[in-house]
Amino acid sequence: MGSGLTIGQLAKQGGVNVETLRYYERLHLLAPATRKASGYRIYGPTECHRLQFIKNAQALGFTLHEVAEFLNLRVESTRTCGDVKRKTQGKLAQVEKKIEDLQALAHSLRTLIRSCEAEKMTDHCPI
Amino acid sequence: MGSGLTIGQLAKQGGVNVETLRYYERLHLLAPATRKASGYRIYGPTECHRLQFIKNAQALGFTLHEVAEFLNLRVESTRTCGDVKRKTQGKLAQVEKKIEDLQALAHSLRTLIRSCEAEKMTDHCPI
DNA sequence: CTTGACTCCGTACTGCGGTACAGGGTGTAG
DNA sequence: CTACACCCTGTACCGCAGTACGGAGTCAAG
Repeated sequence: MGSGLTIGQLAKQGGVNVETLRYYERLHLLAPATRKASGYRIYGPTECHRLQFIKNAQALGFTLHEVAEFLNLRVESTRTCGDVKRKTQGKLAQVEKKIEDLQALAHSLRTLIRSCEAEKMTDHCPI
Repeated sequence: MGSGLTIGQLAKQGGVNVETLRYYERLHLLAPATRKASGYRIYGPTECHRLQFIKNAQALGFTLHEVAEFLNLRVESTRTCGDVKRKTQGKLAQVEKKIEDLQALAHSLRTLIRSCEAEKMTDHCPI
């Protein structure tokens, strides 16, 4: 057991499914460091990190394709922080717009609720 | 030609695909007001409105299933105003949670951008 | 040595939100 | 009357992000 996790151990540790890890491998997102003679996947600490990275980026609203791009940026060159920044700014703009729209929607819903209270309206939902 | 759009006209006007309109009909989201003798769908202004509603709600991150719920609120709303209110409050809570999540996301993205500016190098992208 | 949990690979399926035919019928302009 | 664009139904397919499953091999405890 010295060093290296099996796929099941990494899955449990990362809170994902075993199948998901194999799926990520098919997408070239996360490959085991090595294999045992039996063919069993063995993941090192780098891979655990990488899985964490994937999960975090995904939680931030990036698609797996975008995550792959991020990971490739890191692999390709040392100086591409500007690229990451540019992409992230794009995402941020999207997110900010969505927040605005949702706030407008929330406002409409509150209005709707108030007019329900006023027992007047029937069919003018202002979305 | 007096009043009423064919499916192709509504599609163009609403910026969607003809197939998408038929798909919405299968989901009981948007049905034509009537049909010609030939079977051609004829959509009235109410349906145009409804399509707009669907598109807007969808752009705000609601699934088509949720959109259907909204639309049902409107249909039922002639009588059961208390019900409408309750459901709308539920939706509002959802929307508010979504806003919170997105704000957290935006915050993370801004942090990421700032640390990119701090030129920490690619290796420690803190996603 | 056997049992049971774990792993392998490949393929198929899920739900979502459409999109793309195929094989017909319709509507209208020239 | 003939083109040609449009419409009908039905079914199959797409990408995404997984999830499930079958049949076989492997590992560790008892």
